Amino acid sequence: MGTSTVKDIAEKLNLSVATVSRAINNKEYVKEETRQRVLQALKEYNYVPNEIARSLKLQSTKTVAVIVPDICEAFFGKIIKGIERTIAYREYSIIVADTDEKKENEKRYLDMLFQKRIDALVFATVDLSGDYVKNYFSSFPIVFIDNIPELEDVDCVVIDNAKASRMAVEYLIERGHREIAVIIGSVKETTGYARREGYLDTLKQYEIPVDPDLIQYGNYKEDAGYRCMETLLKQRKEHPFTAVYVTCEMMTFGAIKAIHARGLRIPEDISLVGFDIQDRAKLIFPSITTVRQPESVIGRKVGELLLKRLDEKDSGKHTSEKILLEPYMEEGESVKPINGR
Amino acid sequence: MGTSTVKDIAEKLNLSVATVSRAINNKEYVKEETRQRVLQALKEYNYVPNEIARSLKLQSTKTVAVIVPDICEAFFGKIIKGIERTIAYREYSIIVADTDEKKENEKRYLDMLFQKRIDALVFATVDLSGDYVKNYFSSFPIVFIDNIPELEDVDCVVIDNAKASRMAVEYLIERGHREIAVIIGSVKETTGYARREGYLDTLKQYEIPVDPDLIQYGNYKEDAGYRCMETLLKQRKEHPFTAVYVTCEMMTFGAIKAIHARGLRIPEDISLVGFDIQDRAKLIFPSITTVRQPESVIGRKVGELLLKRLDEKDSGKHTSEKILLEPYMEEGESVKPINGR
DNA sequence: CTGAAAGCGCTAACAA
DNA sequence: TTGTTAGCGCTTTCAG
Repeated sequence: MGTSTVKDIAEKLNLSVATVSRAINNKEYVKEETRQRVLQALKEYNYVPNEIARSLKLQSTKTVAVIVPDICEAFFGKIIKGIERTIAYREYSIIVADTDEKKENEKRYLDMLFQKRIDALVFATVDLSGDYVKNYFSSFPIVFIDNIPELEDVDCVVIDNAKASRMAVEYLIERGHREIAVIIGSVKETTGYARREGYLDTLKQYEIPVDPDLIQYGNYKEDAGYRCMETLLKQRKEHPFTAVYVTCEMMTFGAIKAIHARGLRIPEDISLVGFDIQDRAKLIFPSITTVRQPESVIGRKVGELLLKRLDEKDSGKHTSEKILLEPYMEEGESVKPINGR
Repeated sequence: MGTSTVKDIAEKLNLSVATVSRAINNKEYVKEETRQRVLQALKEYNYVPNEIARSLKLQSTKTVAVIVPDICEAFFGKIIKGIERTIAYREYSIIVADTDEKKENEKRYLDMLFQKRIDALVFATVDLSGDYVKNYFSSFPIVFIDNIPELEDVDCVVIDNAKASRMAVEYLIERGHREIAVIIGSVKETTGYARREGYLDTLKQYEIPVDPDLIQYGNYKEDAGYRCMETLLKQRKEHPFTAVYVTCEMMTFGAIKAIHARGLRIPEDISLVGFDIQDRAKLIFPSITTVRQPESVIGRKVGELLLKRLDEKDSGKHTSEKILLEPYMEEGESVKPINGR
């Protein structure tokens, strides 16, 4: 399927390229008859616009990039789908980059994408300093998801992480739990910090004293979840707890394994609330009660914000937007109610 | 971070754009001293090449597209990562498109990507006729994965699906099973057809008679797996079986649910071998014995083939390559050995 | 070794 | 309403 150019068409029709271009782009000032002749010829000579040439001229590539730490996580997959669905009608397409959770790769991609002159970026960064990305703030609009770097005035779409913790902890408290352990990611990341705040606030609200030893910190990986849980289990005599709330997916898995490794059962011996657990097949046993994020909504909101920024393009400054979405609980069988005490 | 152009640099240095361009691209015929001055200036004036302009001139965008039915399936995610890793050093980047398993979307993307003048395509199609995609055969190299359309001379990287079935069935036979049911996707797709052949061949080899009623066909979705399993279970009196082999991921999940719904247990009542089951967290109980595909190897092979085709670019015709990779078994606890009969 | 100039395919003043 | 022309930023003959 070779293709022809505007010039080819113009020659065949004895028109100028300008007229053909106008006809193609449905611009004004083209006689209806001429337009029809052009449209006809486009088909006949198998014309497909060269988006590259157009990009060069218009200084816009109609391309949005999405950088994520791991494309295999369904969480990001769903968000990407949501974005795609939202911006597709405007003819934007998406370049996906997978950083493997590495800062070096973030840099590499940022440079590469700028060279490709993307129109906008959606960024789930692992570099909370934002040191490198801020070089690009003036180059194209950027919307952050998942983690927000410690920078002023950034656009982002995230869930209310404090609220997520509040929901999880209240869920447990309502079922009679008062000694609640928690496993948290780095408080240097927003996802870690806010989730801890929510936990602490809720305990305070219910006048439950905080035992610092019941708060364990990991690095979001499964191993860390395992180790944190082990620590909790070892010190359980001195620092008893009836339930544990794990604030991210992989650490939840690790924690569960650690519990099983000790020969303990969920929820009989320990109740557990997880985070971001997606059990498509409902095959995990026992099924996990978990905090969930509305991925498709996140995707849609990101898409909408993107389009807004794209339209504002150099039409002056704007204030940054922080869009907070609601997390929700998905109930499984991993929490056992405690009757009184 | 505004950027400057070749022209800007040339002016600052009182050179011609040609010389600057040569220096940038490490071409010959540039005095070493001049080159150094240019390189210096690039930094100073924050020059970043405009890949769009270069693409237009060079008629190559350094971009490879990957079209998959569902980006959320880890299977595709891993392949994409593998491709990415393999072609990144050559400065290619990847555009990912998610068709939601819909032919219309395949068309839409194919058109869009051609407009963007991608250099090559990796395609996991759901349209086995290949009717539409073949229009693009002359436009850019295409490597098929997962499913192969019924067309002559296509490049593809897939596992040996017949062998996959052979491994699964032999695994069962070696453990004493002789009455083995099977749930298969559409035989109009290569993944369905070849997997059935492997099943049939293996039975023949072991001189086990084939009971056609033990072969059920679905459409790759979870529902279908459920229904197929129900059918098998209903007719179990007349068509007994001790094990079932399900030939794709989602249908495996469906089948398991159907078994549980009947109050039967795996593997006590029925042994099961699945396909493509990825249980990252090892939380599925019982763990499933499954056929697996080496996703990263697939990705790497695809990447290598891609580079090869890209290098051949209009250096004449080539023959198509069909790269067959080895599947492997991942052992779980879903198969119970039967002792004699 | 360097520069002038053409041109990749397209859009958009400006002129006619 | 249509055509002429410049130019987006770059690479690459071809002359010097």
